[in-house]
Amino acid sequence: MSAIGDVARLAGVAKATASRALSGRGYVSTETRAKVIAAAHEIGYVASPNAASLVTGRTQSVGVIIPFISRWFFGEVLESVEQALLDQGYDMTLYNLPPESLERDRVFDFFLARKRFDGIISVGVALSEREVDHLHRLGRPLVGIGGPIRGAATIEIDDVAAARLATEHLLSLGHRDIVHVGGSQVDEMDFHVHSNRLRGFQAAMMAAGLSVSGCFYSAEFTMPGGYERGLAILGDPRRRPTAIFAASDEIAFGLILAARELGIRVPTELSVIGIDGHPHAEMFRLTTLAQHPRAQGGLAVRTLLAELATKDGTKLHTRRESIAPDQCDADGTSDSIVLATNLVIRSSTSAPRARVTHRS
Amino acid sequence: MSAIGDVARLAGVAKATASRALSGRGYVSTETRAKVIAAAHEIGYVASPNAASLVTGRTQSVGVIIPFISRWFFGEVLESVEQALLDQGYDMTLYNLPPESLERDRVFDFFLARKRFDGIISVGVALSEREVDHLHRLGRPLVGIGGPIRGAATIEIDDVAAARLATEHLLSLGHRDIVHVGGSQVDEMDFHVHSNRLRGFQAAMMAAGLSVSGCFYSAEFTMPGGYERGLAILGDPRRRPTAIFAASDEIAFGLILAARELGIRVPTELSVIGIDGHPHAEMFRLTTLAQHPRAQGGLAVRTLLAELATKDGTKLHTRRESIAPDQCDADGTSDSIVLATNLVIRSSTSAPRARVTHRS
DNA sequence: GGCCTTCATGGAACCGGTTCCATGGTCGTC
DNA sequence: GACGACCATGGAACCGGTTCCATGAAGGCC
Repeated sequence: MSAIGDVARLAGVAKATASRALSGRGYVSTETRAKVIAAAHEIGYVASPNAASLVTGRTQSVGVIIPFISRWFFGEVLESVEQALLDQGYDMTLYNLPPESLERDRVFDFFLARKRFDGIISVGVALSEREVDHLHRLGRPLVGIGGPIRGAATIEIDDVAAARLATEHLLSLGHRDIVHVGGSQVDEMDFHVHSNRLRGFQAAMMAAGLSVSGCFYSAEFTMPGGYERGLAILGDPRRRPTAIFAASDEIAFGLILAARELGIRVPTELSVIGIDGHPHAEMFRLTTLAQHPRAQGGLAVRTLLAELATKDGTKLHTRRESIAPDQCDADGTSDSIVLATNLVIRSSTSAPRARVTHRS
Repeated sequence: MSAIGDVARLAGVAKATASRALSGRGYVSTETRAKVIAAAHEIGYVASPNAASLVTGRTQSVGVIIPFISRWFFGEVLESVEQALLDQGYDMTLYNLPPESLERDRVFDFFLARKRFDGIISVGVALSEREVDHLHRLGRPLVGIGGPIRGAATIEIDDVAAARLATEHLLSLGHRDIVHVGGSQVDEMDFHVHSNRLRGFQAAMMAAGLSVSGCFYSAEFTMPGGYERGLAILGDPRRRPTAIFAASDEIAFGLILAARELGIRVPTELSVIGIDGHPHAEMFRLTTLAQHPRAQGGLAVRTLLAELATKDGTKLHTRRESIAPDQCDADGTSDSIVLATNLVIRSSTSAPRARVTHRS
């Protein structure tokens, strides 16, 4: 269609001048700039980012790696990241890498190696040292959400503390017979979320002088996952706890539905607390420890773009042989930002009904 | 890092030969190809798609426009589209455009005009004639999911028929007092899904000789949306229908929860049917008309890539002045593919209990 | 008035590939 | 033996921008 040469010709200037006028870099007189802009507007000129990135090394686009799209937390993060990037004129290229994905190596060795983006945001995907090195070698900054990545800035919540707080809420209501339903360590693709929440639970229980043996059940991180597990746990009246701490709101919803199905009243006969702050929590009147995925997404974008701005001088496709490892750390960018969670009390939790405890 | 010139030098051939060897186009002897590939491998060469697309006009990437990410249907479509594109070596660039988005013009005039992709998939976003023209002028094929776009191939289900089938299922069980809970026409960003489903419902009712006045309630397209509406509709025993046809499974879930809350038994006292085939339907034992978003996504990608293959000869950044409108239609690509839905009967529907009908 | 600095602009190289065109060698055929 | 078809390769132009460098004009200062 129309190239910058056409604009230059129409405005009666050289390509170089047209480029300066449009990009705002370098010296251009006010009138010339106006002429060029008018000419560009007239023929509907839109710059080709390909051509520009070929020489500048900047692509104005960011790659996002994420294991799920339809799960609430990830969907929210994705929406906020996309929004924030769009605001800044960046494109977002999405790589969906489910935990058991076979594509993983291909994405790293082929797609990411193509250097199509200025930076990468990795959401809930723990990267191996090799993978981080790979990205570093490409000179592309990396920001993680949801857990620490060695040598990269990370936005996260304190899962141990959140789980401890949730458990302490139940303890403070007087519960002693508490069970934790969370994700299994086996398919713990996303950092150590599952085990951290378990650890927080155990820490709180042990601090209260309670045993934690037999108090953990794993479930799929979904509403049906919680439902199935709930039917199993609550089915036997003699082993029924007075409260359950669910590792996610969706699990908690499933547990509540299971309880209702079995005729167990929430919170009178069973208290349930979750972690997330899912919008459906209101409907289920679920007490939960709210985290804020949209804030995490927005912050990740700001962090990444700030890092890019720092590098601004350095052409990204610089030819230096390699970046010294210590130089990366010297950036001061490898620290992690911990975002707050807050307890939202609704009516799925209350003091336990006075009754004989069936469990030891 | 390493450019194709380095590879050529190492292999002892010209850039042109190296390019041919690596891309597989044109004549190269077997030994030369082997030498080049070995050299490329040795220095870890990865082609720059930017440079390539500059001359070929192909970017090996596809833009996806979608109004929501976290709603089930859209999330599923997204996952399947991304997967299918990845398989074919394409990148996916995502534009999330909520219905009321102010970014819309910016996305079309700035982001999409940058010509960073070979084609576009629009999911549940009705494009204005201007917008379609815009894309056509760029010479980029367009495939829609979820409703007809003038002058572009579209993958969709027959919403009218699906709604009719769902309603007929209730009618065939003996229900006469049926209500439809669906999306409002007002915020009907996504094509005519809402009104089509309403029309299907009305057609079935009228074919059975039933009145449809006062039989429609709007709700947000979510579980809480259905829940709120359910409490309102079912709260008044004298006006309570014997069956509800929900425009989506998530609405249906909300309705079922509202019914349970009010002590109304499903399906004995109230039948509920939805449209979607949501994975949670099993848990709610919801009878539903299943559509298959992953199939829609996969098919959209195949359709788009096929269109791209057709154009293969024509360089995408061709300089012809403009494409004749009739030539677009002559492509034969503007027909729409209608995918089947299927009725999945579970236990949220049954014959109505014999009782006096309170409504007229 | 001469010199240095700052601003404005044009020419040309360059980013990293692809592709057109020209050259030359091989082989088959009449 | 000459001619044409086909294969293999190299040189160079090109895609559409950005940026370096050179040139020249205008203004400030001694």
